[in-house]
Order: sequence, then structure tokens, then C-alpha cells
Amino acid sequence: MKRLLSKSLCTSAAGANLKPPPADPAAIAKLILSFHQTLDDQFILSTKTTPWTPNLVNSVLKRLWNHGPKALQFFHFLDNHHREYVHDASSFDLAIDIAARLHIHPTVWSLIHRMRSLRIGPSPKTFAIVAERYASSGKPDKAVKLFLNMHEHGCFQDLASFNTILDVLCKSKRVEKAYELFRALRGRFSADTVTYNVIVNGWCLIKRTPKALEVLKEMVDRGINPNLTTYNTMLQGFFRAGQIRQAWEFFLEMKKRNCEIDVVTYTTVVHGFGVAGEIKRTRNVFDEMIREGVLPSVATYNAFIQVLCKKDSVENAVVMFEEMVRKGYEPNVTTYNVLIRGLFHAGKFSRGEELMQRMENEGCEPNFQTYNMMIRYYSECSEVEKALGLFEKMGTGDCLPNLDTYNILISGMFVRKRSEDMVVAGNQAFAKEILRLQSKSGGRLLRKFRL
DNA sequence: ATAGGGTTAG
Repeated sequence: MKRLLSKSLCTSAAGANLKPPPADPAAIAKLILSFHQTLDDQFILSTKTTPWTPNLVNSVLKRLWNHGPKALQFFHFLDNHHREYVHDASSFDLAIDIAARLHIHPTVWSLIHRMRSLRIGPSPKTFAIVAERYASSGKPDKAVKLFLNMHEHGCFQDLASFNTILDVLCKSKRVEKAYELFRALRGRFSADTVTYNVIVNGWCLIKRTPKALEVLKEMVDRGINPNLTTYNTMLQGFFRAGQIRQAWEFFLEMKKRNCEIDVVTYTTVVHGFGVAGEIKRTRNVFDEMIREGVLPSVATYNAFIQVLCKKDSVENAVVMFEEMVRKGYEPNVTTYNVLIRGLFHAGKFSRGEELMQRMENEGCEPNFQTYNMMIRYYSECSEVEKALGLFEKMGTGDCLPNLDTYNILISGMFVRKRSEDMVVAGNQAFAKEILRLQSKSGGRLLRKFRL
């Protein structure tokens, strides 16, 4: 029912014959996307009676995540045309995130200033968002500067925000920069276990386990107690760096020292051995885990199923999947994605499709990864009809095609795996379909790819 | 949004 309504809103001519949308974020997002230029009087009329709440606004913003300019238009529209509604801090944070991802810094800063004038922020979270954008777009120095200047925007630095900026730098692989800042300011902020864990994890992320061990040692020397998170981080680091023997010894040491090793420890080892192709040891550790009374989580099963797909056989992965279901676990979107990928990788497309149907029947919505991965496999095998079928299905559901989807489809046009004739026919079908869809999308695709 | 485990293929 909901889907039918969404579809009718999507396919109606832009701006014409639109009924007021209910407080349904999916319907509102589709309505916004149906406007090719700016939101106009028609939209004002359509949303006059909509009961706006921060939750509703946030849902709409999240649905428009891959259509950033539209999302910002919507945010500003509410600010300007519904004067009785005032945005919540969480909505500002989302809008700031979107503007920062689009690198529209004047908008980022005007939103920050507006937050301040409304006395609802900016909060440390707001700064974390902006810093993360700076760090991941090659501007770690601007991220650091932002942290150092936070207080000028009414937001004082504390240990938590210090730990956050270090984590942001580490997660975007700017570990040297994080380490520098850490050494300069650890005294001023009284670095704690979390601070050290962030730095240990940073070195592990770039596979520099000797540096991670050095920080671990330093931590102990300074009287900061490592905890299970520290050890699990280090263990994961060894696996990531391909140091399987060291990982195993570290794991044994953890047990010898009576660490209360937990589900995260075991999942790390199951995954680590599996990725290294040591399926037998993966099984042994999984059995040991159950023997020791540590309950596997859905993540443990996901790790196991994934490595069975990659390093063993997809049939064994299916067995493990059925076992987890039998034991009462509820597979999540990751579980399905991993197994569907395994089936597709093995060329078992129809079984992959069946599993997708099953996930939907179970109420687990396919996401971008599900669709994009399936479309990629179909495109690579010149299964044009199948790829387009999924693309169409995306367009009518809650998970709209994003830029990656278009990229996958377009690169699919250039794949040559079958006879030249098939490729030409496939290309024509793709080109025709993409042009048709782009005309519905208001020219976004045309501008992006100059088709 | 102060820290640790599970999602692409190349």
C-alpha cells in the first residue's frame, strides 16, 4: 500500500496533481525529488498541514542523503517557509554533514552560526562531523585547527572531544597527524584508556603493529590500564597486518593471562583465520567459543559465512546460514548481503535471487550494497535485462539508485565478456534505459556523465 | 559522535 502511494507520487508529472503527502518520510522524499528545479508554491501547498517533527525531518534528510542539494533545499525550505517550525540540533547536524560532504563550506559555516544564534549548538558532535569531512578529504590540518578553535564557537574542548578528534584522524588514516596531536596534548587533557586505545587502533589500521605495541607499552608505563578493548584491537591489528602467527600467540597470551575473552575476541579470530584461508582453525575456534560458553553473535556468523564463501565453499556457507536460523538467530542485512554475494560469485544467480526474496519476506530490507552488488554481477556477465530489472525495482522502492548505481550500470556498458554482438545489443539497451531514467531524474545524470 | 568484531572486486 505504502509502496503504491510512493510509486504514484514518483511517476506523477513534477509539481502537478500532487496530493498533500502524509507524514511519511519516503513519500515526502519522493515528492521532493520530483521537483526538477526548486521547491515551489506547489510544495508549500502540499506540506502546509504536514506535522513536522525533528524525527520526520531527520528521516527525510536521511532518505535524501544521496541527493545532497535536494536535502539542503528541503532543510532551508522548512527554515524559510514554515516559520513556526524550528529545526532541532540533530537536524542541523545532518544538514551540516550533507553540506560538508558536498564541500559547500559557506553553507556549513552559515548553518553552524545559525545553530549558535538559536542557542542549540554547535555541539562537540557537530565539530566531529565537520572534522571528519576535512580529514577524509585530505585536509587533516584543517580538522586539527577546527578542534583547536572550537572554543571560539562556544564549544569547549575536553577529554571526550580530544579523543574524538584523534579517532577521526585515525579512522581517515591520518595516524601520524593523530599521534603528533596526541603527544602534544595528552598531558593537558589527561589522556585515558580510550585515548590510548584510539592511537593503538590507529597504528593497527595502517598495519604498523610495532608502533601499536610501542604505544601499548607506553600506556602501561604511564599507569594507564589496558582493557579488553585494547587487546582485541591489537589482536585485530596482527590479523590485518597478515601476522597470523603473532595473532595466534597474542590470543594464547590473552587466555593465559585470564583475560575474560569475549564474543568480539572470538569473532576477530574466526574472521582473521578465515581471511588467511585457515578454515580448519576457524572451525576449531568457533567450536571452542561455544565450548567455553561464549555465545556467538550475528556478527560472528556473518564473519564465518563470509570466509566460507571466500575460502571454502558457498554450499558450506549456506549450511552455516541455515544452522544460525535454526538456532533462532535473526540474519541481518549484512548476513544476506554476504551470502547473496557468495552465491552470485559462484554464478548461482537464481539462488541469490531466491535469497533476496527470502530476506524481503523476512522483513529485512535490501540496501544499497545489496542492489549495487547484484547489479554489478549482472552487468559484468552482460545480463542486461536482469541488471535493469533490479535498477527499476530500486526506483520504485525505498532504496533509490545512487551515484554508485549509475556508475556500475555505465561501466557495465563497456564490459566485454560475451560476443561483440551481445555487447552492442546490451550497450544499446543500457544507453536507452539510462537516458530514459535520466530524463526522469531532472538531468542530474546528463550533467554528471555528459551522456 | 569517547575505544574493539561482521558487507564489493580489483
